[in-house]
Amino acid sequence: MSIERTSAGDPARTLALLWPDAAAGRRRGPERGLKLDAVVVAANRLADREGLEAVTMRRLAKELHVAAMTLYTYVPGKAELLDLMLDAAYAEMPRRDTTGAPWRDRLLAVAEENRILFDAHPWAATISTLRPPLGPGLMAKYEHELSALAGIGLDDVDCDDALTHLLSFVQASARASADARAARQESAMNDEQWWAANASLLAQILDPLAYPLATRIGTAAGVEYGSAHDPDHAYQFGLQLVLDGLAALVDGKAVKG
Amino acid sequence: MSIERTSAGDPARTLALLWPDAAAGRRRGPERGLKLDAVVVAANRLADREGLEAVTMRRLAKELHVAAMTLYTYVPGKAELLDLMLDAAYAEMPRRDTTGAPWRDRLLAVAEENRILFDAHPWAATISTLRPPLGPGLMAKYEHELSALAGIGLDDVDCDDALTHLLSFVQASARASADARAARQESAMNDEQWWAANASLLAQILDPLAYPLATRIGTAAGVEYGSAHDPDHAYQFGLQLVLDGLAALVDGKAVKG
DNA sequence: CTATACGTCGTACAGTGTACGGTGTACGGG
DNA sequence: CCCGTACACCGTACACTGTACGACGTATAG
Repeated sequence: MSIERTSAGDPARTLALLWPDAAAGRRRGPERGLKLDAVVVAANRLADREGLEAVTMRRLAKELHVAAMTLYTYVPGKAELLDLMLDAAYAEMPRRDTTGAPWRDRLLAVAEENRILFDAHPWAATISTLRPPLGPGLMAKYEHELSALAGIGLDDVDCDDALTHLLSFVQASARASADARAARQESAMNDEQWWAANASLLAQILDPLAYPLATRIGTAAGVEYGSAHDPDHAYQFGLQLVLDGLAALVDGKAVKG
Repeated sequence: MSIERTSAGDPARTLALLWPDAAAGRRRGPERGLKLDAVVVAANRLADREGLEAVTMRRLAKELHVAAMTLYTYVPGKAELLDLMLDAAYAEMPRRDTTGAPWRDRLLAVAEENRILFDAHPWAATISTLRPPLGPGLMAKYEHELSALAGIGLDDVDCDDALTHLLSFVQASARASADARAARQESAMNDEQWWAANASLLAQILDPLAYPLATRIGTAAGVEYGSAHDPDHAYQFGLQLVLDGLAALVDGKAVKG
């Protein structure tokens, strides 16, 4: 399998796991050796340490000192586990109260909070959340982030679109950072070394006259960042542009309204 | 394995494959039954039809009527094959000459060309190109796109940053579209059905008073698009914001310069 | 003619998610 | 008290992945 998408399981079963029933009486049979929370926490710690691809049912089971198939008594499958992992990560995000601050600062704070999330859990940036895990973690996150956008002068649908746009940018940046980390580890070659190796090889093959702009600007950027791209710089650069774009939207609405 | 990253192989070998030596004399042993191009073309057609996860060495070999291991006489491994696939897709992109047009129209054309790429080859959007395949396809693409940005008044590094920002947005959007398609196929449930199922279930669980903005705006957006998100709308909405953001950058530089 | 380099490909290995069925345990009803 | 039953736990098995290794045949260089 290769689920890298949330809500790939049955909605009813997934929601039942995300919103556990507190009024649960003792069931028949032996007592459970673990709690669902412990499974999810172990999965997140494993993913944090060794990456999402290290979270296999066998490996996670070993971490918890049970057999692989035992996990299936806690969770219907790996797809649902992924939903629980991500919702748990959402639940523990920092949420700064920026009431009264200028809207640009409030959105900056939202971006920063998501950046912290992806910094602590790089695997979270690699998951597609087109169908998000509709648990308490996501709901709290969504409510908090909408409150930062409230009162700017956007209607409900624009609010949601603007938030989606901002979050999508932060996630794309974080994904690039996570990819850079993974590439560095798996290739035993950091970006600078990779860039140097390719630059010297390309110089022998490539005719600069055929690609004048590409050679000039590509080299300039490569020299500046020591690679083809620098994810951290791209984030700082792009974030300002995203906020400038949103400013155009907000100002446009203000003029109309 | 689960490479979803270009340039994961040895740079020298990869570059040798991307820039084939025309002056290649007859080698010893039997004549080759295939050409490298045919392998790459077959791989791309397979990925277009059935998705990147269908491109396994065995499946591709069957498509070409050879044994699985035979492919390894054409390509060192799957990582290098992925580079060749993507560079080939780049090579056949449309490139409209927009010389003389306003810069906003020129960047719109660049975005549109990349949208066409990802529409024809959805798998291309799912690949991380932090270390791009430095072949003739990418070079032609890069040169063309830089020419659209030339003369706006940005310096070399800003040019590269601006292009990266725009392309990153288009790719993120295309990835969302590809994810939506994949989710629809694999879950036998389209976004509208998924949204309806979850909305009715959530209504029984959730306290609207605890999440007032989330329920109001989430419902408004869900009703508007029939799901949590609509990738096509997000693209149209976001593209304008990205261009507005770039406008702020260009105007800022023009004032300074 | 022979040595060698090369194309082709069958088998094997370690890994994945999870279906299936067996075994032991604790509770509910008689 | 006692037994049927629901449940926790888990060993084995299956289909799938990329590719290392080695066997075998072929065409060229010397």
